[in-house]
Amino acid sequence: MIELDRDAMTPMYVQLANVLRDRIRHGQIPVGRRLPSQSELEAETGGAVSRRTIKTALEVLADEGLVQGVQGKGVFVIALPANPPASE
Amino acid sequence: MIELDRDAMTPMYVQLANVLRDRIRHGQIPVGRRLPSQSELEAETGGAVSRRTIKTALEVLADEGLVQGVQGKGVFVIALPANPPASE
Amino acid sequence: MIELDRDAMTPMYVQLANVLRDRIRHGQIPVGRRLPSQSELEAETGGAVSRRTIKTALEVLADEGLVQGVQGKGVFVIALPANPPASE
Amino acid sequence: MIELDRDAMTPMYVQLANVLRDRIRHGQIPVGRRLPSQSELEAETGGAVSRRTIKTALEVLADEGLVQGVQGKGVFVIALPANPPASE
DNA sequence: GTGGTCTAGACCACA
DNA sequence: GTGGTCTAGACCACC
Repeated sequence: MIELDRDAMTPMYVQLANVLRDRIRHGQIPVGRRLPSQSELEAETGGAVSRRTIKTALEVLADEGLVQGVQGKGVFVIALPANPPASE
Repeated sequence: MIELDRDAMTPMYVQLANVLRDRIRHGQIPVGRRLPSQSELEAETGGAVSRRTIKTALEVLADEGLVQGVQGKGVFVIALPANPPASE
Repeated sequence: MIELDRDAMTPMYVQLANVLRDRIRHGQIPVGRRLPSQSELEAETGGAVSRRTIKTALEVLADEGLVQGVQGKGVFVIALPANPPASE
Repeated sequence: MIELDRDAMTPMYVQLANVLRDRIRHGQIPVGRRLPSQSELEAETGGAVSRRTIKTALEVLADEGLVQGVQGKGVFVIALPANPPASE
């Protein structure tokens, strides 16, 4: 289950991207593996976000070079995130 | 045994085509010889792919001019692959 | 139903070829149409002939240029027979 | 409406490819335009062929370099066919 | 909505 | 047995 806060300052798609990025960082979805499908993510969030929002979140991760979509197969992890923007 | 990864980014039929192309390249199946039959390939993959998908893989190799199907006989190697996509 | 006479002088495959040639001549199977499949012919003859014999009959018609097999589709009429060797 | 003959010698997917190639040749679908979608083609043929078979027909045209599929958009004409198999 | 991937069967001629 | 044809579905990302 993915918990998102509709009333938070952070946009839903950023929240979702953050959740997925963390999963990737912590190896819950290793490089080369598929992310949950858009439908699965929609279900995992309890329908809190639309498919359009999910797509936006995935675009964020794609822009970061972390994931890549493949027609008919799914969205795949292709790299680990850089160090978390932690205590710099 | 042929190991395919259903959850990989690469479509199953491309994975299978890659495996067979390598076998041809390395002379494990010389020019003029028959490939394993579609049923045998289905078994070799542990039933990971259907015959239709196997056919798609063979179509890839046929499009590359490497193999050719003969009615009631099998699929035969008719040429060696061009140089592997070099690691230059 | 196709009636063949096992005890006739004429070989079974010739008898069968004759039956089929007549059907073609009389337009029961027009040019461009498919003949009954080998299995269907086997059934039509009540199992009186083996598939090998059926194939031989079809080869006769193919040699006469009347029919042509197509992989995965069937055997097709491609021409009408010449005048029957009647009262020459 | 697209008329296909299930019982013809020519495979259904070849018949369909021929129809579409003619449409392209005669400018009914100009270069750069989209072909009817796979679902539309399924309907145009009166459901005579499955989507998989339609795809096979489109693969034929793609192999000839006439069309190209675009994800989520459709299949587009990218070139005119070479001279028709002349009646010389 | 679109095309791309994949399944699990069927029937066919041919060897 | 073999490969070639075809079906009637499914799920996926993408638009």
